[in-house]
Amino acid sequence: MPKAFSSEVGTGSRQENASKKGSKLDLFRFVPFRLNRLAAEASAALSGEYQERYGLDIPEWRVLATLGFRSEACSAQYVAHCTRTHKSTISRAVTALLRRQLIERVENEDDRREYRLRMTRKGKALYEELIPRLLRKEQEILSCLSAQERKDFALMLGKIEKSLDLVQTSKEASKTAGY
Amino acid sequence: MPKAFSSEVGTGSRQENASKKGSKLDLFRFVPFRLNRLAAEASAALSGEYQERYGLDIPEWRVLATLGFRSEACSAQYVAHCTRTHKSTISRAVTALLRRQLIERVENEDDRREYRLRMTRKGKALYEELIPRLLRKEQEILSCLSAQERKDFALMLGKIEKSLDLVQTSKEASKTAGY
DNA sequence: TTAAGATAGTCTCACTTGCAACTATCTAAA
DNA sequence: TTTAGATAGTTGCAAGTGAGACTATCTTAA
Repeated sequence: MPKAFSSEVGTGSRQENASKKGSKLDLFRFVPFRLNRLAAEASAALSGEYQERYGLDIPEWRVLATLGFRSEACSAQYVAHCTRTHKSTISRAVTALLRRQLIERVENEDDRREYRLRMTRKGKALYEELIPRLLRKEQEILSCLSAQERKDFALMLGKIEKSLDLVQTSKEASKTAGY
Repeated sequence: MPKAFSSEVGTGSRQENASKKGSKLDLFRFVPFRLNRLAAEASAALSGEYQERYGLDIPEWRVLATLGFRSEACSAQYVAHCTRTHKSTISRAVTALLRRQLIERVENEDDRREYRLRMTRKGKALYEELIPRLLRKEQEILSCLSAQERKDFALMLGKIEKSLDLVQTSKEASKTAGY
């Protein structure tokens, strides 16, 4: 048995850790770090569903999620905007999904640079099968919170998203830079 | 001016989007997706400080944060555990920090497989300069929440972390698998 | 002692992804 | 028109990272 790591880190309050030279930073209380870890862990928890079970990676799953939620077909660019994923990543995901015949694309008569994407019957079937599993997983992850807490949590996420300028607005197209 | 993307996505309630065939999933209401986006956005907001200003990447910053918070020197393995970062990633970060003379390492007499890492004077100076900037950024990000909300938010993050088995405990060493 | 298994740290390989260049197309202004 | 600039989508390239092999060392039990 190896010696256990002490649980010292993360137990002191930030105030206690102020020294003459300056304040210290406890990673375990630092929200950006916690968000990173949490996101990674949540992704890992979900990947069992879409990755192992259906052979989808995250970008592919995001494309399906966007197409599945919308009623009409939409462009790759739109998917990239919605999911905040780089267009080259979306392009590769689209190629993979086309190859597996989970989605199809039709030329846009109005603008021949872009294609309209939509799920095939096969893609829809996979989507219908996958969604409930993912929603269940999400509920599992949130099962530690009461109904009220979940509501509050979602509300606060929304506020932070807004403050980070993440909210989807109709003005979205004007701030494309950096996606 | 390009036509703006509609803001349709993310505005409907999940109930409204249930069809005969099954429920849909709104990415904008799906917590794992939101956490991913939020984490990416928060990281980007911080990277201006440690990346552009001090030439540190995330793993390097995590090593410094761990060493800076602890009073005694500690091993690379310990840093990997604390930060939930793969040991090979930490190894590379340590190499880079050694080269820049921001940290130094001394042999551990008790166990010559591992090294004790600690910040140099130069590393401490950088740390002392960087920390307040990062804490300020964190506060900026959270500025949209009231004091009570921040407290609640931290509490809920803690609950979810716990439910995802992320909490740092003295038993930590026994569940190394998967890092 | 000796041997088997565990652990710390490094390194190679493969994979993912962002960046930026590129083609084709559209838009707007001269 | 014509031309300059913007945009959709694809692709090559480079950087970052996890998996796992590998070396050196430690531990434990025969």
